[in-house]
Amino acid sequence: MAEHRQAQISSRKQPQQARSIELVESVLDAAIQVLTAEGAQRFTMARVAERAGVSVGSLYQYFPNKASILFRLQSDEWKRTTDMLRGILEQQDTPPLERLRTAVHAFIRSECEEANVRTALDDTAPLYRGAPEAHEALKAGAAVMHAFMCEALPESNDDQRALAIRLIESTIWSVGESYSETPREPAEIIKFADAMADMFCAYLVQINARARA
Amino acid sequence: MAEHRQAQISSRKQPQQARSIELVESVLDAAIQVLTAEGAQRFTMARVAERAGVSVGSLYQYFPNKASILFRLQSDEWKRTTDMLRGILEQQDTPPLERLRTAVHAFIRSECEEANVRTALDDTAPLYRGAPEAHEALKAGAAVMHAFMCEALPESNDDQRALAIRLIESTIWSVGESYSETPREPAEIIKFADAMADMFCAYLVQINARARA
DNA sequence: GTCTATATGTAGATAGAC
DNA sequence: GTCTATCTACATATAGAC
Repeated sequence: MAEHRQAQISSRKQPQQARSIELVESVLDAAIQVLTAEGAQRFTMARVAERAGVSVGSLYQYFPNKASILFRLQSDEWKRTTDMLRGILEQQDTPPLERLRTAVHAFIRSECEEANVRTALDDTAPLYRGAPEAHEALKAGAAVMHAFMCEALPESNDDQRALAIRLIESTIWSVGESYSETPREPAEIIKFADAMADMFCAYLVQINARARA
Repeated sequence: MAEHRQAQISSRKQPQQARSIELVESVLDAAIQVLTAEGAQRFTMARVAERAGVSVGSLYQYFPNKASILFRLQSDEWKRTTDMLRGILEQQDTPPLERLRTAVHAFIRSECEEANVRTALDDTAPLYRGAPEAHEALKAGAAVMHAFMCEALPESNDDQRALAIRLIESTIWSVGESYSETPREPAEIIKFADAMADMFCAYLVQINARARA
């Protein structure tokens, strides 16, 4: 019941020419600045335009509405994070659980590093939640985790793996998100990430032990 | 940088007379209806007043602003949930890990049952985030977990327990929150809650094993 | 105490000049 | 393609009548 009209949140056009690309880049850059400096509540097209040094009219040439800018920022972010995790989780010369630990550390640290932007960006999630584009964007992450879990849980079946993936994936993302909402000391971050990795490892070890029994 | 003015979000006055109490109750009830039916974006004082059958002016007699209504709903909710968890986690005749499993199931199920309201309510969190009142409201939950962890991790020191509490507590709340954002089948909910409980139990068992070693 | 009416501000989006 | 100016809509909050 909560979702009504769902406007388009994809970009209006793919800029082909150098000037257009520059413009889009500067808009996205300005958007991040506005988000960081003013917060989600005060994120408006007018402010983004001002910071980017263009007019509102030009803004609407490239983004059909406010949500489309925010969604673009969010999916760029998802992509970067997914790539980072892939890079870590795919290193097959390292034992799976060690890779997982490294990935957890990297993720939590990166969440905390840009806490301001991310929190503000998360606050805008309602504007594009439920959009089909959002669903698409997260498929890639699931694939990475699937490949990893086949290594980490060699004796489990697909159902069990799928469950472990959903649990671990959503824990990393949502706990990371909420954890980074308050400022943290580096030492504290390391301890927390270690604890989370401990928890995941204990869980996976247990699944394997049960599968062998 | 993202938080600027922070208005008061406590209630304007404690209603003492029967009529006033009724009015506040009907406002809160109307607020939930608006939130459920229209979503966070369309939650406005005018709509709440209309549903409650009072005027906007009267609304402002009891709540200084929109955020104060939403915060009130959220803290009532926190209180109910904390009470429920306390009831389960304090049953000292049941083994700790079994209690934890029951608590996880109860929590996830309750999150999913009222998913619509909760998601909408979570969307409004930015409006009162960082307010001192919000910090207070969550202290109670930490105390319950602390008592429980003393039983579950008898051989650990306070630092280790504090870490485990922070991790498990934030996992339950934030994963529960994100999990309930999409509709789920009852059977699916049970499997997910079981997996989460498995993970917590494996983690706690491992901590104890290491402490003994 | 409760209402109606409204002041005030600001948002998102577009029209039309250049 | 880009700009300025503006339209429309709506939100929060208050003033003042009853």
